[in-house]
Amino acid sequence: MHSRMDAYERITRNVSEVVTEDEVRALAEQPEGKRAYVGYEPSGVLHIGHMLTATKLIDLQEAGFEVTVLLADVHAYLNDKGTFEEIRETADRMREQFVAYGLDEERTEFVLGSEFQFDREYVLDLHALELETSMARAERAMAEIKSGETAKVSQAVYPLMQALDIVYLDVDLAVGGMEQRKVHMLARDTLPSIGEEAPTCLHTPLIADLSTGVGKMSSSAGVTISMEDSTADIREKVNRAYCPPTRDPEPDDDGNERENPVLQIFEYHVFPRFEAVVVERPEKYGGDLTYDDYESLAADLESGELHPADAKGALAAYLDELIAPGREMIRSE
RNA sequence: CCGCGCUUAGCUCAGCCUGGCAGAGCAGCCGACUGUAGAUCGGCUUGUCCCCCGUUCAAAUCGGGGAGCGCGGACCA
Repeated sequence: MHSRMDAYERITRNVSEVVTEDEVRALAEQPEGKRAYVGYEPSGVLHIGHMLTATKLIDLQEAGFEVTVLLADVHAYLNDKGTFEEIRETADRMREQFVAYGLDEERTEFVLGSEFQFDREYVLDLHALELETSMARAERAMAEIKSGETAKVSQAVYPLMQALDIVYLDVDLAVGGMEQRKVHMLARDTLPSIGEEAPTCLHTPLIADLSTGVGKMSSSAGVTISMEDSTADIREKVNRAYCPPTRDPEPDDDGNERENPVLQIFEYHVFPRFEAVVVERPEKYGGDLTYDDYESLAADLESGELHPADAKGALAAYLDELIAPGREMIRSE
């Protein structure tokens, strides 16, 4: 496959931020056996946001990393996502869906937060971090993550636990979407004050809202693409997506920056998982097209050689293929 | 513990003073135009007016009780 890709390149492709580059280069020297992790609040169905960081984990596994997926039941509880019972029920299903998506079961360790986050030592370290952190800082770190509009005390504890998780899971690299960056920066600032190392972090981009291209895609049902979508659902959602024939759309009338979500999904979801992309196209528009990499597809969309409608057809087909194993698992339950 | 404010469509809110068919903007949906979407036109939908009791021919609106959320104050032994 991509076996000739150099480790650093593999580790950092498609990320929007590396903290710090030197630290990641050091890890890339000897990637075999290095440990990386992502934490997820358990939710019943894997959606395209989860899949984006999962794709990065697959990259890391191919580079030789051991991967830990934290099913963050305690975090979900602290973030007001339900009772422990409800949250734990979904954690198991989520684990299966990650494997169905393509995480190597042999090289992936799934850990439930509650397995270690109540240990006496952990809790004492947590209190030490609380002592080092202002409410304002914790609140800022949670701005992009918290549910509800009023910050709860539990939500101030939340990012500090994320910092400690990095220590207790003994990972070399913390991975997350860009919405996690303030939490990770908080971890880098405060962990040294309790005698721990500042963690190295990798942040993936966020896919823009499918229908407008503005901001980040909501994960609520019907708005995102998830493993419970049927082939027809995916076709319809992709077809309704905002997709001007350019990779760099103009800001909207309110001045908000816009992305092209169709291209983003090709870049971050499809090309990392497929050798080549075939765009099926009726003869009257010129017949099928084949792309080996994202750049050539984006360039063709930009030039007009590839029409958005044809791009969408191909996107829906490849996304469907990525989702199909997880979907079948969900349906057979 | 005390005081103040808020609660009406998916969202932001108007309406309440002075009772009389529950509204606007946005979102959403449907068509037209584009070989996608968006933009632009044209059309359409949306309700436990937080809950209970009372007054009234008639209550989102008035009176009483309660809940949730927010804000402020007090206490500083």
